[in-house]
Amino acid sequence: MVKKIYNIGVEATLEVIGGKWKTVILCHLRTGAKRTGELKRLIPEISQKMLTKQLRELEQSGVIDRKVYNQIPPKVEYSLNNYGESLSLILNKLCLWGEHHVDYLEKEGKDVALLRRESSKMKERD
Amino acid sequence: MVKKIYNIGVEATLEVIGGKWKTVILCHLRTGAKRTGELKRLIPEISQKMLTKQLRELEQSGVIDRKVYNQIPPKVEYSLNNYGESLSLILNKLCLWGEHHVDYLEKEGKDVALLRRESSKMKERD
DNA sequence: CGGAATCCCAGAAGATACTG
DNA sequence: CAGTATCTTCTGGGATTCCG
Repeated sequence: MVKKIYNIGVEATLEVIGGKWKTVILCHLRTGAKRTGELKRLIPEISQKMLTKQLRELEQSGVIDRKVYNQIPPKVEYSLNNYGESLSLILNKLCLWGEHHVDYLEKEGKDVALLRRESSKMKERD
Repeated sequence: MVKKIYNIGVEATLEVIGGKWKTVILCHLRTGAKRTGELKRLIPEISQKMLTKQLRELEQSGVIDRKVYNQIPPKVEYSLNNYGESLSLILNKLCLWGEHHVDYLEKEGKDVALLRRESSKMKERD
């Protein structure tokens, strides 16, 4: 394998949390472990295929754990592991900025809506 | 236009800084205004077309300014504007995490290299 | 020098059906 | 319920060329 060269730190970060859905998935996992179906419900637009794929990649990057319960029907839970937790503050800030941005868009007269304000409760802490 | 619905704040954030190169571009602008050619040199793998496209989108999102100097040869400078500055802390943390991640990958025995440690000087501040 | 316009394709991503 | 497999669609983005 050829040497992987990053020109700036953030390029390495994007290799982990880049991609269409990874950051969204991680943000949801920030509030605790989730089953596949829960994630699917929290991210309605994602396809089964994409969800699985992105979860596998996050697992291989070493930021989430996959726990399989041997039972019928199957049950699989995903969660941020220790290393993934090191992203937690960033994820929270990304959520917060987005919430502010939605307010900004509304003031601009854009027709937007935000269903879930996950980070509101943490506003004071930052 | 249909109402844009976000399920979680970070989805709105990704609409601004998502895409293959936007975060990288913003990270470079974090250290000051840059000319098109400078950005091209700082991000060697990006194509002319993508650079222009992503810059236009960032401009339309309202986070960067584009300043055209009327001269021959042309000179155009891009910079974070006030609203874009509100992303600066996040961008810095994304860079920092990536720098740590490169160290992590090295310890894992991966063959990686990081050319530019832009955020090192800010480590103590955070 | 900065960038617009064209052509073109690998690979991203959707839909559907199937399995343990 | 979670995941795989297949097939298809489509678009992100590379390469190239031309313009003010």
